Amino acid sequence: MMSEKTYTVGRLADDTGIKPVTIRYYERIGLLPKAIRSDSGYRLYAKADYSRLLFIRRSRGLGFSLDDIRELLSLADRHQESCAGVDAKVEQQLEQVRSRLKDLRAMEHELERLSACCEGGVIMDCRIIETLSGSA
Amino acid sequence: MMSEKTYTVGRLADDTGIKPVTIRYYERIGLLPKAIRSDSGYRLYAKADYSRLLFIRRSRGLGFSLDDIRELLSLADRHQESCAGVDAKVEQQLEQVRSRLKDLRAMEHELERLSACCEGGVIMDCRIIETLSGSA
DNA sequence: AATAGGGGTTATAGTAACTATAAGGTCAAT
DNA sequence: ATTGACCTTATAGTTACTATAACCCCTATT
Repeated sequence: MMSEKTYTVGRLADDTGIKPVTIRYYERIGLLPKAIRSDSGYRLYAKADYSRLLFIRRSRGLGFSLDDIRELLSLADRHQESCAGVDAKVEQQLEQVRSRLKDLRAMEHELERLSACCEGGVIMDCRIIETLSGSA
Repeated sequence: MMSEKTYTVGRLADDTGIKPVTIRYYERIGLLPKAIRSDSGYRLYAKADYSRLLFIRRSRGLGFSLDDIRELLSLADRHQESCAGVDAKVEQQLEQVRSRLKDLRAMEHELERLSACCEGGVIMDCRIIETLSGSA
C-alpha cells in the first residue's frame, strides 16, 4: 500500500521531530546505519529508520545518553535474550534522574531562600551577594 | 596576624575545593583576574582571590552558568547600585531550575512506569522495548 | 652534590550532544 | 533559465571542564 523506500532526510526530520543535522550526526557516530543514497547522493530512508529514530527520540526524552541508547538498541535487537539488561538500564537511569532531582531540589530551595531575602536595596546591603560571598 | 599574599594554586585549591586546573581555567577565561607570579613563575593568591573563588563555587552550586557568574561578580562590585539586577538573576535561575525539575519529574514518572512493567521475560516480549519502539 | 617526591608551568586534545557556518550541488516550479 | 527550498560536505563553536604530555621548581634526604 505504501511506497517502499522514500523518506528524504528532511521528511524523516519532519516525521520524527529530529532535525536533519542531528540525523546526519547520528549516522556519523554510528547510532543510525549509513543511509543508502539516491543517484544524486541524497540519503534515503525506510520505515525501519523511522522506527529507530523514534526509539532514539523516546530514549533521549527519558534522559538516556547516546551511549546508553546505543546499548539499548543493540539489546533490543537480540529478541531471544533476557530483558534483564534493559531493565537494569532503566533502573540505573532512574537512579540518575533521582539523584539529579535531589540536587535540583536543593538548588530550588536555596534559590527560594535567597530570593526571599532580597529587600530591594543597594548592592552593598544585598543579602544575596552577602550570602554568595559569605563565609558560612 | 596572617601573612599577606601567599596562597599557591594548590593551596587555594585545597581551601576552596576547586582544582588547580579549574582555577587556571577560570583565569584563562577571565573569571578570575590574572594572578601575580612568584620569581619562578608560580601563581600567587591573596584573600580576595579566595573570596572570589568561593563566590564562584557557591554560585555554581546553585546552577548558575559561568557567564551568569561573570555578571553576578560584576554586579557585586558595584556597591552603590540597586540590587535589582542580582535579584532578577536569582529569579531567572529559579525559573530555569524549576523548568528542569519539571522535565526530570516527568522522566522519573515515565521511568517508574517502564520499570514496573518489566516482567523479566525475553526481549521479544519486553514491554519496555515495546514502549520505546511503539507508535503511541 | 645528586636525586626523588610533590609541587608548579604550558599547550593541546578530548568530552556530550549538538548548533552554526560556509560553500556548494539538486530538484521542482515558474 | 532562474528562483527557492532542499540536499551535500567539512569545519568550528558551544559548556565546563578533564586528560595528557613535556617540562620546570622546591624541599628534603642520601
